[in-house]
Amino acid sequence: MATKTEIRRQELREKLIVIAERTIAQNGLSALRARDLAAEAGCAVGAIYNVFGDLTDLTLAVNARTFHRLGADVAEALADAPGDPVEQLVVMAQAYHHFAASNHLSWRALFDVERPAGEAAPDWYLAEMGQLFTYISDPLAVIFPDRAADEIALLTRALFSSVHGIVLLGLDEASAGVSTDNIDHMIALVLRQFTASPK
Amino acid sequence: MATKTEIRRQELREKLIVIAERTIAQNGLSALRARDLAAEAGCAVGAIYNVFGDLTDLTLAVNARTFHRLGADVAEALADAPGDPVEQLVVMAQAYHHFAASNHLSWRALFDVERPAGEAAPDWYLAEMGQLFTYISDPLAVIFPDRAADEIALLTRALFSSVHGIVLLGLDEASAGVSTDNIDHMIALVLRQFTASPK
DNA sequence: CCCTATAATTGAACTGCGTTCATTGAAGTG
DNA sequence: CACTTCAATGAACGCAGTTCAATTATAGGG
Repeated sequence: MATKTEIRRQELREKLIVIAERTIAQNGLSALRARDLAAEAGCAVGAIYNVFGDLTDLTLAVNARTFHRLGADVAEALADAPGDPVEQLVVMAQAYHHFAASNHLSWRALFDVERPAGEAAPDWYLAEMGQLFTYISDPLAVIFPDRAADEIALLTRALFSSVHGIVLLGLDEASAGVSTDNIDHMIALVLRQFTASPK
Repeated sequence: MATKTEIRRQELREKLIVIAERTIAQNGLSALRARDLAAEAGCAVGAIYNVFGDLTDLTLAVNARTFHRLGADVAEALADAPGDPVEQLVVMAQAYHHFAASNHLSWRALFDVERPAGEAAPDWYLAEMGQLFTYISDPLAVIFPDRAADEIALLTRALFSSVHGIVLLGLDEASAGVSTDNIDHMIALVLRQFTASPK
């Protein structure tokens, strides 16, 4: 069997992911170039294509790791959070914000990667997203005990999207003028106000 | 005085914007190619660069029009809306959603255009954005009469960002499974809940 | 009206990119 | 060791945006 080859490929694969991860984190997705990658990894450009279908596949591998780190950060924040479900939501949302701020270019790459139109998202993406959604829907179910599961699901998506929008536009320097503190304020404002008067 | 030349340039400029607008609307920003543009406009590729600095400049010209149409749609919805400020917010947000859904690729181009890092957004962008923000802050000031102007400004930005996030992720087919109706529901849910218990 | 200086237009050529594939070289087998 | 098979290589390809030397048009003065 091809053990020798398999091992070499696995090592190259890992090395490429690490290099790409660093490149994206430091200079953004647009700085990812096949020739630079090959030069730094000490391999031929063609070797990249023995291990990944194309550069988008490599980017997706990096994104899987980024998304996993993001999920871990949110989970850790939740673990350290008080028992109050509203506070749990605020703490998690701010953890999301802080991850995005501290890993801006890597976080952007999650959404900027070229996705073939009409193709489903990869499994790991859906799984990781589902985990995040669970973190949100659990406190929500406590806050709104009378709502049906499908309503909770809609609330969950709405709140996640809202926080994502606040972070996205807040970190976008083009529209400028939003400080980190203000972003945290906006998040807390929306979540507290949203969960204020359960009916 | 270069009248003949000026007129010709102005006509070419207009023609290129119209072609680019249609190309982006039909096939997305990534389908915008200098050679295709020149072929369709009946000019040399170099002529594009006599009239626009580069393709990004042309895209920005298209985006200015898209943003203006968006603003007009929201304004029209507001004009037809009832007097209740909460309903005004809902109607405007849903108008934003419907514009994004009906002009998906043009709307995406507003955010997907390559922006040189650390450079301020163009004036027309800030002006149009300011107008949208005014549409939101006016009803908010009625709903929360006791809040200071800077608090209203933060609320305005928070609500705009939230609605934007809901529309952005809702229209993104990769994360799939959100119908137009559900997006409208989420928008109404967030806005109504947010404005439910002024304290 | 023509001639010339100046300016605008042109499109072939340049650059930089992702990707491919004929060639070269290594690995495994009898 | 010979031979077959499969992997690695990097020069070459295709396709973009952009440039600039050569060409063509414009405008003003004789």
